[in-house]
Amino acid sequence: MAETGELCLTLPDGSTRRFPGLVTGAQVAASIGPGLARAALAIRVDGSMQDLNAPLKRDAAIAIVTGKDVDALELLRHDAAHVMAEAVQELYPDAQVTFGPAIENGFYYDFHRSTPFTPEDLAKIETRMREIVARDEAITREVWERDDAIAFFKRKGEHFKAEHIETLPREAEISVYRQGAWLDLCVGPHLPSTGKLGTAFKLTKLSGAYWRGDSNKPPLQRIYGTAWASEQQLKDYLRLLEEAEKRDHRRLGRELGLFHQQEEAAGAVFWHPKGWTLWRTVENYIRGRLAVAGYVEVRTPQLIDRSLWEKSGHWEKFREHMFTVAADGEKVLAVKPMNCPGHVQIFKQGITSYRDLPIRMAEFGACHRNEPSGALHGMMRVRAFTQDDAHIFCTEAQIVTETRAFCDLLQSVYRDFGFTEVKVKFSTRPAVRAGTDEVWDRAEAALKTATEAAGLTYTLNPGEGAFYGPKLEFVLRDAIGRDWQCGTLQVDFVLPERLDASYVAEDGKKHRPVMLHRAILGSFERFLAILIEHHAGSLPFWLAPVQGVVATITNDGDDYAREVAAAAQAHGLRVALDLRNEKIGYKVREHSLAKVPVLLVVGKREGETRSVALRRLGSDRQETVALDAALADLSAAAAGPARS
RNA sequence: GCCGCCGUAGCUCAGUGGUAGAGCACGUCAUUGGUAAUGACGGGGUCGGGUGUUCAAUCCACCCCGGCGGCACCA
Repeated sequence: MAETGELCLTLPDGSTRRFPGLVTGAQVAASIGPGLARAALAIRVDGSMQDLNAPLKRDAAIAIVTGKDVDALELLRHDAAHVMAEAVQELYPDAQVTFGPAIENGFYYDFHRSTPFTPEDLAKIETRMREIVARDEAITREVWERDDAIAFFKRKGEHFKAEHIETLPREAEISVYRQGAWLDLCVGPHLPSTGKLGTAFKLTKLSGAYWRGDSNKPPLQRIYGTAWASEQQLKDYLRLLEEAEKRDHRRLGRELGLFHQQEEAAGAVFWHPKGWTLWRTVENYIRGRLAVAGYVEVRTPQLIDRSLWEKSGHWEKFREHMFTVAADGEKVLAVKPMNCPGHVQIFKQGITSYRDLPIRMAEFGACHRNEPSGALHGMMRVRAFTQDDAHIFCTEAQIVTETRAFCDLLQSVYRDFGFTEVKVKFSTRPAVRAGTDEVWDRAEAALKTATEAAGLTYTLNPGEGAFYGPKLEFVLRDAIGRDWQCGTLQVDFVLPERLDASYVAEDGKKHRPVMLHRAILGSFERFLAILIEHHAGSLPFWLAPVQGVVATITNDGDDYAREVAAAAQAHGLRVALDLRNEKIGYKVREHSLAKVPVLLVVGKREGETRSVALRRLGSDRQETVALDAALADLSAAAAGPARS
């Protein structure tokens, strides 16, 4: 600010405006136009959001934030959390406030209260929220003395808030936002008044949480809501939720006869013939890709003695997730939760030369992990699963080329399954870990170099690495915009050391190989679930368990239909025959609902001309084609995605 | 594991302190119909499991199992 007290603000279009002395964002908006003043929710000052009624103190680049601004949503949602907390405390004075942030698509607020909230309470709270919005209470910010604030919240019985202030750094500014008779400790920023929240919000669910996210601390009750800038956005979001429900793999798995789960085998999957066909198609596809990429495939035992898990470090770090079996009196066998120690045993047989490296050892390894009961979720989170696992034994110098090759393979595989958006996360050393800091330094540096060499952009995920090494995680985005973590690549200097794996180098001496743990799909169960949801059950032709159904119009066509089906099967197509005494409309409906990609309808006309009437899923067009041409066409499509 | 909700026919769901019902699915029969439901008839349930309260429990209470939504966890 100039000595004169004049303030110079730069607007988004590059123009500048001068104000004599202090102004607020609201005044700036008003000076630009009354429409903007009404729409204004906050002001961005040199990039950071501020309250509209906070005074501007220095020259800056500013932008008035309105409902059209994507960042406004965060503000809106945070306000929704406050309005909800106000509503809750008006209705239930015994509820203590804790935290209530904006989150993706909405907000939540955690309360401490001995009586649980019920779904009926949600409706009441939402109604009260709408009243608070209608009251249009001005939202004002106050700065308090730390000790006064602590005393105030203690006096009010808000012990969580008081505790929170006590844990803030001494120099932190204690700001309080007041709206009507209600107030909350908060850093802000906030909307100028509760009326600006609008009406496009909805309370969605009730759940448990813990104070400070720690399961040893007091349990809290969390109320979730969603909030948007317009009714249309809210409607679109609710429609998306409906769409997600329709795509739910548990529902589609049942409707399409792919698999089922039952309580006697919680966390495991019973694969039905159609589902298992899908599995085998995916497995064989991966097997083919790995063979071309220079992998060898192995198979290691399900049950391995405790002593090996002790050596590998799993017994110490992973014990609680392992299923064990007592055997031969003293012995304890563990059902493998991972394949890596087994692969090291294969690597260790005989003597390996540096000339043999890299060795890329793959296994469709069936693993069991005793996941906490609350974590289980359809096929997304199970206790029995199969990984498309492989371990690359290589030298430190080979990490970069191997990582690059893997990243290329992975992206090509995802494309083949119809996923085009892939994000990468780089996870570094966790608090609980094996190996020295020096080893971790080297592992993280090597992975970083390799990732950059592969041309990947990534986000950092500090402290989230595996206990034996840093990792890359590959996150793919599905057809309705949800992210799923599938692939991984982990650099491991620790396990070869622990399990004493070595190779003979050029210098004739023994050296430790590096292990790269890697998976593309992650677990078959989870990946197939994602695939089913991504395609909403309508799997691409090459993956569909039943690719076509030959359906007759009348029984006169039975012989020819059998001939067509046999010919299709001879072409390697997965084709079923529907000779039932039903009307063609009924058959079309049924197979369409079963999401069969192609119906081959045969009646009198087709029999006479050796043709089939093709009807493809999602279209009511019919196309009569010569049988030979149809089969040639379909078997080409069945070969799967083309790659150069 | 924690919090809340839920568990009735294969599926989706209704229902009541006096041992249960619909639609779809399934079976039988009739029908041989050219692209999203032909009709009639019929079979089917230890109301998740256990204990208790009660003359009587699918219904009420408690415990257990499982599921759903989150939390924590995802090595």
